[in-house]
Amino acid sequence: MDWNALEQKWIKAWNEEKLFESTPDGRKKFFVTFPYPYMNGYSHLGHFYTLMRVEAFARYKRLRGFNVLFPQGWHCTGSPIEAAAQRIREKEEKQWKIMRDMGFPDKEIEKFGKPEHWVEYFPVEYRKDYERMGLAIDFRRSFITTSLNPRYDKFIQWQFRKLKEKGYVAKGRHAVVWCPKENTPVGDHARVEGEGETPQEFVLLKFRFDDAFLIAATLRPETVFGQTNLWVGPDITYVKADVDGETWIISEPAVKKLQEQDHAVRVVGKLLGKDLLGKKAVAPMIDRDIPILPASFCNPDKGTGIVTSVPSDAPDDYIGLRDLQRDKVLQQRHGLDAAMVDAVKPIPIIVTKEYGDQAAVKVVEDMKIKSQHDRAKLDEAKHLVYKAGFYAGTMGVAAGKHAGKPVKDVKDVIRDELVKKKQATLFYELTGKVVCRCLTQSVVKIVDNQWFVTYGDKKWKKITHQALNKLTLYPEKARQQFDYVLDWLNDWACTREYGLGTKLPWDQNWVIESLSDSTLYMAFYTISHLLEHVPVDHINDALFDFVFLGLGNVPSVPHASEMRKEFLYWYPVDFRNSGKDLIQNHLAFYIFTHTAIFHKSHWPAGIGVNGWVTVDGEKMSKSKGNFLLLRDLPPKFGVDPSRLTILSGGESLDDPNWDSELARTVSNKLESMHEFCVEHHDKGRADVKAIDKWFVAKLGQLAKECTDAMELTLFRTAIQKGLFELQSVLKWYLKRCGIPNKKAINQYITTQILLLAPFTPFICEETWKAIGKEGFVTNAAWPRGKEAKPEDLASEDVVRLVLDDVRQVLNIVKKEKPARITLIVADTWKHDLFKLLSQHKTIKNPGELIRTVMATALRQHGEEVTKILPKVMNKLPDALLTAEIEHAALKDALDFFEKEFNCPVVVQKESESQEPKAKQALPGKPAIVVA
RNA sequence: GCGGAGGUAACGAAGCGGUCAAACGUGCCGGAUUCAGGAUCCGGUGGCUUAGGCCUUCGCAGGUUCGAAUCCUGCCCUCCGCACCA
Repeated sequence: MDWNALEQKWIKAWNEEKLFESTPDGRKKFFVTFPYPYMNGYSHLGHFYTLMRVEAFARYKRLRGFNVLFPQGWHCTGSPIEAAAQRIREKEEKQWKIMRDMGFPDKEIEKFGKPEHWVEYFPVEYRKDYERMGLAIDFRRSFITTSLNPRYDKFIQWQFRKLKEKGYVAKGRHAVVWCPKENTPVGDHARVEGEGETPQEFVLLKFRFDDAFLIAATLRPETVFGQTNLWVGPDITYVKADVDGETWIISEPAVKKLQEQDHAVRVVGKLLGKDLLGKKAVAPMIDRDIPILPASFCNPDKGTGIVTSVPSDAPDDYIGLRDLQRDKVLQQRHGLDAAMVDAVKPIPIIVTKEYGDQAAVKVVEDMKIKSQHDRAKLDEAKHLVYKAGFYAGTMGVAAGKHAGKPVKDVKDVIRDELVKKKQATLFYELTGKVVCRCLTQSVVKIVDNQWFVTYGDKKWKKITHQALNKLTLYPEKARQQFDYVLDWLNDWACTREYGLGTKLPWDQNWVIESLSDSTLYMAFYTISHLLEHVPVDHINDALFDFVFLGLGNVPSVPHASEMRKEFLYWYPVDFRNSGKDLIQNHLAFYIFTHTAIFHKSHWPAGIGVNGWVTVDGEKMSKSKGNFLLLRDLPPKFGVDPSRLTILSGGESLDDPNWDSELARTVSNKLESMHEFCVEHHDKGRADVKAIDKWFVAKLGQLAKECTDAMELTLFRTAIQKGLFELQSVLKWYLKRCGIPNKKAINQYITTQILLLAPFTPFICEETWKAIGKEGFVTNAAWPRGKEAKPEDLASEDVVRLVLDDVRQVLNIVKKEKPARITLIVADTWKHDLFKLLSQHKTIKNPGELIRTVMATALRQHGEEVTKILPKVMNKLPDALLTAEIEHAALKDALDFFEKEFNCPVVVQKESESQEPKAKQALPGKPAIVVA
């Protein structure tokens, strides 16, 4: 089949008819959206799956009579485009390679040095791809984001002014990864080293030391009660510095870090670690004198280069202490008093079931760690101790008023107490080394004019929960995750100093960050095609207030009333679908923002989430070479087969798998489906046989099951029912019916085309037309189906079962050409028994069931009943036939059996049969004798 | 570690207390048709079996039950997220 020609033909036809340009009318509406993709590369298979879920749902709803709106915008906000452009300009190898891999010649790549070029280039390509895939999108409403689109820009400004009015935008302090040379934050994309590293909160403990403080950084403030000593590196140079009016002793590199974190630091002197050894300092919280001892693991680049020692709960400290206590030479070299060193003993502070009250000691001894140089083992030990201590431990008596409480509950309390007493202060350190693109090592900076959207606001959370409770989730089981996320979300830094976007209206130094500008824009779709025709200077807050909130009089702006009408008609969004990874940010933000700005009736009505695409069982990645772009699909597989394949790959939250093999074979399947329909339409006999009724009942049943699946966006199941099962039912029918019944086969054909239409619209249009239907199948009416009654299917079930069973028998006896086959229908008393059993389905105990049966006239077959009952009690057919009907059904199928087995077939009743096997017969399962 | 979703035959994936050796699809094997087929059709695809049966399987180990892939407990493994990034 020439898929390409077919696709072009129908895309053209749809476009000419403006099929997907949706306008408000009297019908019920259905509004779907796919989050606008980011314009820094071509659309790929991952998009395609999510997109197809939206598309299939949209087309299905259209068939169900809804006026469907499916718009699509293009996202350009944020730093990746700008960063990539910069890398192009800087001729960075990696970025150039990415562009070459996308198929751009070097001359073209140059152009991508300008961020604007990305924004001009990719939306066009995306539209081509999406149109090519047959997506039912109203492209009149497409737009790009950022200030490059002044209308959208104004909308985002309006949105942020609204949020601020409501008190949901606030200024605050924020720790960021910072380049001290360029004086900018260093995002992941701008790093040559250290992707994924983030600022981590440390507590700086202050140890009184004469008129100064020794400063030690810790991640575990709750362990202050077990401090026994301090560690310094004997050969490390420390500085004495004036910090915010106090004198601190810290390592040299710590000075710069503190300065970036809002501390006034002035170095006043230097000293070596060994100068401090043997002296004592007063430990915070416990107010005790503790000695200063040497350790090899002190690192001037980490924290302050001074470490507080808690040997009970820090393996490093314990082993450091043990090493030192055993090493008299070392003690002497540093002039340490042996008695003092030996007097240092771990102090139990945290109790865990696994490790008792001195976890570090226990773990180090258990693991037989030899010295502080055994890094790998020590790290493992640290991990074990921390895990047990923090999550499962409780504070011991040494913790005073905190004794008996879970560690994870009091950690922050103790930290705050220390800070309040001015015995500690907070400090941020990177989780790992980060190097900026300018090759400078990054630090943590506290920015105090950062803007936040206050998702941490309790009242706002409560309202958002209400919105969540009201909306439909596809699938429902994602709800728990949503609920959790709404509670867990905290204030979100919503502005950047760098990147494309909309400037924060009241603070032009900031650009609104990409996840923050994409929370309300679905409303923009309802008016974007009209707003296009409004001069930019007419667009202001009053207009948006009117259109989206119904505030004020009709502004004297072209289309103002019409825009209001569009918004009221289309909103809320009925289905917004994305990958499950977006639950914790985008989708949550989306609900939040809607509740903040829009009326309740415009809050999201439905959200879908889905898994991550794999390709032929493997994760899709560029390095594996299995990275499929949308544009690769049509030439390789055809659009319809691709659409069907991607949705067959999985559903719900599972990761769907793209099966290339299926894509190839399904193409043939669709083609023969088409040929069959064309060939058989409106042909056949007029008289109605039992098998025709069965077929029609099955068609109704499958259409019903398919419909149920569609409603839940279980598209894999829908395809299963609507294509594969329907085909196998058809096959059986054709095998059984002789010449098909005209009405039945016509019903099959329309059912088949319509059930497939949301998935494979091209071939369906073609078939639809070929069988002489008017108009587009895209606009036809969906067959909702009808549940079949089991008794309508039961006769045929017997025939199918007999066919299978005879085959099995023939297989076992290895007889290929039987001389004759006898089918024996069970006695009426067995049918009575089955009927009785089906009335007592609730009785699950065989003994009780036998007793029940024996209480009836069936007692006269007592012996046999006892024998067969346990075997059959759980295998009753869906519907029971009488012996007569079963007999008739088999007789009716004699021709069929004889043809299938190529031998004479006879049907008998058990009572008239001479065959010894006759008594094996059961209702719905005749005895079989092959000769 | 936490929150969520999962682990089923060669693979993808249904099933979620009894009709389960387990739908459907792909792959594979055999047959038919064909000059030919990556086309179509038919049959097979855990093991044993000359009568529709039996045996072993649904991450691992226990348990509940007359009965467990399905329920409970513990453990192991995979995926998503744990943030200021799209």
